[in-house]
Amino acid sequence: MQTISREDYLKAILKIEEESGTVSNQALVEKLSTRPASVTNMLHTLADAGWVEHLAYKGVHLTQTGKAIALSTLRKHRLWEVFLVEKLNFNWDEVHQWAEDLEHVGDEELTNRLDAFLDHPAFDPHGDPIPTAQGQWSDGRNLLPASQADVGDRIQLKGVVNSGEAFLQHLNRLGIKLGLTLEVLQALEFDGSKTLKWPDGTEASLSKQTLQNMLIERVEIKSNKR
Amino acid sequence: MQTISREDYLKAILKIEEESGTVSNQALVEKLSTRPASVTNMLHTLADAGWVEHLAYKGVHLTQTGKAIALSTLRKHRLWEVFLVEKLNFNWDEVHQWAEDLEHVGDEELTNRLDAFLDHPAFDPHGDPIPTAQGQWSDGRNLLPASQADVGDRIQLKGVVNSGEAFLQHLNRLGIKLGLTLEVLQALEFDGSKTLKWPDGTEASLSKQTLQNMLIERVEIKSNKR
DNA sequence: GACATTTTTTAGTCTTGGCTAAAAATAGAC
DNA sequence: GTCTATTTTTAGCCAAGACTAAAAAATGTC
Repeated sequence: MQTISREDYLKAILKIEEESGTVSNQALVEKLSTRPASVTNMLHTLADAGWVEHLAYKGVHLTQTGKAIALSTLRKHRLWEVFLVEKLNFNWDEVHQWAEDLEHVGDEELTNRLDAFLDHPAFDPHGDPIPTAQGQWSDGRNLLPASQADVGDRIQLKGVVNSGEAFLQHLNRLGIKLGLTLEVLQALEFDGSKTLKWPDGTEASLSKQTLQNMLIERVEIKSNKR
Repeated sequence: MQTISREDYLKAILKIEEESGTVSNQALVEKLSTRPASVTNMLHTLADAGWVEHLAYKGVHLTQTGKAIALSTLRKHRLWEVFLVEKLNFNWDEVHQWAEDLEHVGDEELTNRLDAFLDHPAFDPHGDPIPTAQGQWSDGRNLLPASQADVGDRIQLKGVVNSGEAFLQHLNRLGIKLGLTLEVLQALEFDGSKTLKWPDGTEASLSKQTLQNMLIERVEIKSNKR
């Protein structure tokens, strides 16, 4: 049985809290692919540890301590992902599971040394911001989903909404990776798809679904648009 | 409760098998600081997995599979130790416990990439040989304990018998690390201690105990001795 | 070769996190 | 506001690896 650590629960609660404000057991069941009873159980454990406040039937939220632990774990996870991609040459779709294990190894000291060794990266291989040792993680950037880009824009991929293996591999097959700049040639109103042009001149059409999961920055906005 | 993994048991069995041929439960109890009942329990588990052959009251030994897993785990452990020392700048006395955790992360692929990243090191930070991906670990060297060095020898530290934290820190305080070359100035018959000379000219006397735990190579043998 | 000592095993529990099934509480529909 | 559907909790159990205490086997001594 693959067990889910207390820290994994904290990370999940943190993410759900950010996405949707309120954290239901159901949401945790889905995010962690587990069972309702397991969630209730773990929430008791976390509450006993003082890491969350839990009101039965009313949801859960992180305490200061809980949030600090969640951010620290996220920091470790993302730093290890950088290590795996930058140093061991894994692809961005291959690193999540190993990082899930690595994040439970080492203390703050080890993490800070890893951070220094990696030259204090600000973002992980999926473009997600890496919290600092002080638990700050303001993502200064203002990214938008590629689905909101206009015809004529030149856009650069800076992150993904969904960093599941399947989606990342889909991007791999399309030759899309972080930092790639694309030009929006055409937008189809009826299905939300867009035709994009690669730096090498090839063109392809991406579905609305795919575009919504790509977080981009506009690098150049077509001049005749405001 | 700090739990000992199946792989940790295999590593311990491997080491005891090499040191003393036959592996008693008692030896495992000591090596792993656990209880007799826990050992018996685990040996059943390992036997069921086909990793050891266990005859009640008669001792245990590794199967082919068990030995391969033990060597693979040892390889991971030692490679991670190299990483922690070479890349994250930890001291040799600080890395064992983290490596104990890291060795359980990743598969053969990850290990091989780590190996390549580290430039295929042959020895870990304590001078212990690192098994290859094929499970070979012939230590070509013929090291001897410093207690056997003669007056006039110039000796180079290549390994340690005991890589416990306390002993390594003792060596740290003496300014002794792997690769250091020392000259044997004097040997006291009655307590086995020796006076050694550092490259910087300072001298100090080491106890028999300490010398026995230092594995050295003679780099120059005093000419007037055979 | 009998007796005492040491080693190993058995029996029975604990802990953490997981599960299913059923009960209880909440929320949604009319 | 009652009734149904959904969500959450409770109750009871599983599995791994650990532990203690007691029984059984092996070893060593004379």
